[in-house]
Formats: sequence, C-alpha cells, structure tokens
Amino acid sequence: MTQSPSTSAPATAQDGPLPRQRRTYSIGELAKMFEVTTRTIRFYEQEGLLAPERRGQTRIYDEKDRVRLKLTLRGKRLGFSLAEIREVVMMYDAMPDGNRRQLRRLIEILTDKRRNMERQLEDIRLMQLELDDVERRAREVLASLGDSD
Amino acid sequence: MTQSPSTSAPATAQDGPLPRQRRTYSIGELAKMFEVTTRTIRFYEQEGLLAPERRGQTRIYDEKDRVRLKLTLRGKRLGFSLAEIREVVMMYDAMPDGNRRQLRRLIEILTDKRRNMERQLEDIRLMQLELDDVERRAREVLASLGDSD
DNA sequence: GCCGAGGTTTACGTTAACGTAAAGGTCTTG
DNA sequence: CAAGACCTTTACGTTAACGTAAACCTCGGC
Repeated sequence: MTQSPSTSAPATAQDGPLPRQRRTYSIGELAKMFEVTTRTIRFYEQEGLLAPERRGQTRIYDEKDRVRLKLTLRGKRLGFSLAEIREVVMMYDAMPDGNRRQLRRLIEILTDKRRNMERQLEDIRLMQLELDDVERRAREVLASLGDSD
Repeated sequence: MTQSPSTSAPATAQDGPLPRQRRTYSIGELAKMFEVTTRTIRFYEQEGLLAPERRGQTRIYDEKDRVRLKLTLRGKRLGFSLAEIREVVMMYDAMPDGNRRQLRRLIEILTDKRRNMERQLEDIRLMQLELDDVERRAREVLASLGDSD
C-alpha cells in the first residue's frame, strides 16, 4: 500500500452518506502527522493509551485514536508521564459508569493537574523574563564588540 | 553542626558593614529549601551546573549558587534537560569575553527556548480547556448519581 | 569519649521512554 | 516475479536523572 490517505473502504456507490467522519489512519500516517516514530505509537498502545482496531495484523486508527494521541503528546510536552496521562484517560473512559469514589478521585487528580498548570504558567513567565535579560545582555556585549575579535 | 542557618563566619564586631549579602548555605539547607535530595544537588554539580566553594571537604553554597539551583529546577519543571540548562548557563558565564560566534549562538539558543515557551503556553491553554471539560462532565455524572451506588 | 546529625566519596541499581535490529508477512507496481 | 514500501512481533540496548547503600570523616554537646 504505497501511501494513499487510507479511507476505510473503497466505498461502493450505494454506501449512502458516509457514517460521519469515517476517516482512518495507518500507523505510518499518524507517525508523520505528529512527527514521532511508529515505535512510539506502538509503545503508547502497549502502555494502554491507545487501542486501535485491527484489520488482520494491521492496526487501523480512527479519529478518536488520533485525538487521543494528540492529547498524549501534548501531555508529554507539558512534562506528564505516560502513567499520569493514562490515569486520566482511563478514568475518563470509565466515567459513564464510574462510582462516586472514582469520580471524586478523578476530580481530585484534575485539580492537581490544574495546580501544576498554574505553576508552569508562572515558571514560564519567570523563565521568559530570564531569557529576555540574558538576551539583552548578550546583545549589549555583542554591540560593544566594535572591531576586536 | 546541629543545624543553625550557617553564616559564613562568627563575624567579629569590627567587621564593619557585611560585604553585601554574605549568606551561605550548606547542602542540606538548600535541599530542604527546594525539596530535593542532597544527591540531586551533588549530581547537578557533577554535571557542571554548580560549583560551590569548599571548606575542607564540605561544600559551601552562596547566593549565586542558590539562584542557579533555583533556575535549574525551574528549567527542569519546564521539561529542559540538564544538558540544555547547562548549555545556557555556561554560555551566560562565558559571555563577558565571548566572541561573536558564541554570542550569536547563545542568542540563537535563547530564541529557540522562547519558541518552546510559546508552545508550552499554548499547550497549557489547551490542556486547561480539556481539564475544564473533563471535570465538568465528571461533575455532571456525579450529580446524576442521585442515590444509586 | 562517644553519640548523633550532619557532611563526604564511590559505585552499583533503577525507571521511563523509547531506539535499534532481526526476521518475517502483504501488497502493488514495473 | 522481484523489488519496494509498508506493516508485524520479539527482544535486547540505551540514556537521563537520579536512588540507594556502604564506609568513612568531623564536629558540638553531654
């Protein structure tokens, strides 16, 4: 299958209106899309963060999988471990029939993450000031280098 | 030395005005202050991020060291590797007598970090929205649990 | 004089998050 | 039908950032 935005099926004429967003993806497509390796994606599955369907051996990812991968990678960029991400993701999935204790626990976790975000915001603000400062100084020194060097 | 905010010296009466902020810290003090282990602090030194003085064997940290540790930990929280942090820190130190190439390189790195910060800001914004959403749903489900369970 | 609370070095262990390699299956295109 | 371009599993390797343990020094107080 030498590339070709994989639609789920050839779609015969009588299929009628496609069942709302029936797009699917191969592992390679997702990998390119998010600039990660296929290894990474398989690893995330192994860690319980993804659960694509299979056509034979081959993994078939749908829109939901893509979104989940996107969220996972975003979480990673923010310094969350895969375990943390999985915890939220799994609880989110189990929500509909979750009991009180689980739901409260979920909300607790979310509150915690939010605190984390707040701190990061502050860290970023401070770090930006630092960077500004360092760059300003660097430019000063650079400017003062009339001809020497 | 059963704890006692280590001042550098007993400071005899004739010392005159203390040479601007002469406070020093033991490794244990810093560890508590930043909630890390002493192992971590020694490790950072080994990685070239700190270079405290020695009184005999013992490490003596001053204000500059403390600030550097603070910045290092902040960088870590933002997902920078120690190598990245060291790169900036070392270039910053070498700045005064840095040549053009080095300075330009430093500015380049800073610009890169800044882009990183921008992305993180966006990521946080999005993540906060996600968290809001998940929590809202969780509370809904929780509220709908009149008496069952 | 020794005990406890600090400090030190050396060195091996651990964990997360993949990388990398081998060996093989399945299309499809020249 | 052979060559690519994909996909698969299995399994060992790697790196960063410490943790943990052992064995030691040193001071101030009782």
